[in-house]
Amino acid sequence: MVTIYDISKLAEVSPMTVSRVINQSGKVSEATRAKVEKAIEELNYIPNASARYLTAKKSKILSLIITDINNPFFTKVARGAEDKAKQLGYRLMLCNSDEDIHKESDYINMLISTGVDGVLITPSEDKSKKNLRTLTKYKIPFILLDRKVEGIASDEIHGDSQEGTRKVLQHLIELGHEKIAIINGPLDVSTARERQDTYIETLQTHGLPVKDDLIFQSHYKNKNKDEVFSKLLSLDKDEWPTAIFAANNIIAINTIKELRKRSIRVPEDISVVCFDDLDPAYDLDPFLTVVSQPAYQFGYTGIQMLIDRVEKNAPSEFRKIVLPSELIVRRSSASI
Amino acid sequence: MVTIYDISKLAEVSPMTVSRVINQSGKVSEATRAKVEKAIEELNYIPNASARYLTAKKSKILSLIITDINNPFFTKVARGAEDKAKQLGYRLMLCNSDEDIHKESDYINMLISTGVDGVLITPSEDKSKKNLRTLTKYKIPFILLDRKVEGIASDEIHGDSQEGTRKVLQHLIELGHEKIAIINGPLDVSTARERQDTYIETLQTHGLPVKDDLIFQSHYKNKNKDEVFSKLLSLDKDEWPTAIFAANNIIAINTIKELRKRSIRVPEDISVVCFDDLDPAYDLDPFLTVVSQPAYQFGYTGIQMLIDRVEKNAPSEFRKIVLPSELIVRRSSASI
DNA sequence: GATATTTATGTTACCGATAACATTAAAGTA
DNA sequence: TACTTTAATGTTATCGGTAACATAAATATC
Repeated sequence: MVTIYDISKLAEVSPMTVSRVINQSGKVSEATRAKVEKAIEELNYIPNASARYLTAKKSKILSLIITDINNPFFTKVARGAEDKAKQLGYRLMLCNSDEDIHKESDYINMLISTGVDGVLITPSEDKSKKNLRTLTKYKIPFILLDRKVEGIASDEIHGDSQEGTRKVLQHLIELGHEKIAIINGPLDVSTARERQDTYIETLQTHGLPVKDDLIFQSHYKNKNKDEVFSKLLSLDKDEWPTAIFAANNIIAINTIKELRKRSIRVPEDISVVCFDDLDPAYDLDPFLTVVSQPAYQFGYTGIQMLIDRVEKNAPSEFRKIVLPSELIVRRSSASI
Repeated sequence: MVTIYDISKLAEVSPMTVSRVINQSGKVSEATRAKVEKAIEELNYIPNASARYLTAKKSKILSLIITDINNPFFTKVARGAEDKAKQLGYRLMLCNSDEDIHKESDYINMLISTGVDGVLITPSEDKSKKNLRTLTKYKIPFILLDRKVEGIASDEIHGDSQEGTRKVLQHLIELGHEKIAIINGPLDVSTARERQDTYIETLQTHGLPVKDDLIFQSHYKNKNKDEVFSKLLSLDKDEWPTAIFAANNIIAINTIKELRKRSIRVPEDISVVCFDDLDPAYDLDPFLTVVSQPAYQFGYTGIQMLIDRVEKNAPSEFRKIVLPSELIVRRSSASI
């Protein structure tokens, strides 16, 4: 390993002078600067981040914690985050909590241990509060992305669940649907709560009945489909929904798959709509009607906010950025 | 920040004893161990990774460098890598080189600076050699994933480009296609070279002519589509291919999109097949005929190999693992 | 020309953890 | 009982940088 001492020997100066050259701090004559730079080049010196961190307490590393790396929504978030971080001279550690509070906890400890300067996080659920408190304790700023957490005040960037839900439900109602089911994420995630509340509210506004047995609790990833479907299938014929609002893209995909398995056609027999768009490759055969959120911008702007906070350029009160969502009507929703 | 000294004061022992408790090294009496653990718990102590690294030269961090975080193939690789790393007590830094040699270079410097124990890398192209040499210079072991690099000997894990290409071309030939084009990745990527060589070889084996103007150079991500298409469209009617072999999934998707833009139907007018499967959500409407590679296992086994190397459990000669690919016939390929 | 100021460089101590060696107390052995 | 061994704990030095202070040489000021 090449160190600052190797450079100092080769350039015949003190290690401190080398440090000054590297950091462009203090006064260094042109002649010595040249000598040192030559030595650095020659030995292929790369500064040791750990040693630096130990004195400086700044790592120039940020982290993005997402809950599902296989969801194209989060992939786009990651891409935006990465671009912004790179642009402003930070490195990004990408962590995938998998909607699992324990994995999230492990990652947070790891990040503290590593000494990241800040964290952009999609908390897995309300219990994430404990993990976020740990960050606070270690004075590591964080921005909540996509989801809020009860009892945690912080900078936030997220979509407008209410507006989005309203748009997509109005779309269904305009198509003539009156029996609309919701297959939701877990209620200890803020977006799921908001979507459900707005679902109920919107139905009521339009004078439609809200039926408990058309409200299903599922999971934002790939779980307990069976339970939801056995409940759904046990409904009387005349109670069957004519449309399903899935709280995210993964749920929607799973729902359509399960329906088809049972020879129920979408959209002929039942319409399906959801939050969040799919992989761009889907443009090939645009099928699913969605409320799309600007995922890339979530990441891009989120990191910007985080860096503002890290570098203390942010106002002392917390900022909340709400990004608009857009209804994209495709073939999975049809009039009744 | 809580340090080992804070713990040592609270527990009334020396810092060294605290260190022993944390690392379960040396002898510590049950009574002191309990005292120390209580203090650690109480103060919520998290060891400082930088300080540790400085003496131990072991970070327990690995890195995975991929070339396209928006490609579901790599997302699955990442997932497999993450699972294995976590399972064996390592952390994973995910980097996205974006098929860009300079970004790759920056990331490698950053990883050296951070002191990662090893790197699982999909090199962006043959020029990556320089970057890989830097790793070698810093004695950081790496495993080549998916792609080889000329002049670099190392552990490798990749798919069988030849077998896969052969399978998918035979499939087309069996369907009666004789004019088969290839839209390839850049030839300074090993997989592209192998696919092209095998393309030529397979056509010849089957007594089919190999025509230069049916061989197109594109990019594994989202570039120079236009150039390829203007060339393709300038072909005489009777020279037109009846099938296109795209060297990866992204190229295939772009190809189909461009064809459709020009009202050319797939598969009625032209069949399209490719390497690598798409996002699992595509199962909804399985369209593209592909040669699928076990992406998850690329990551999973790749990290296993890397850790073997890092912990010096690997044989001194380099290992090459070749994973089989599988032809999945769907609707995008039809008989002529 | 003597003193004050600025510029360029060096020295020392420290960040938090641990390896290597040192010390003390307890247990085992002749 | 005296002496060796082992167990339990402590002390010191070090990893690679840098902040803070120190010093020497060059330049400016009166």
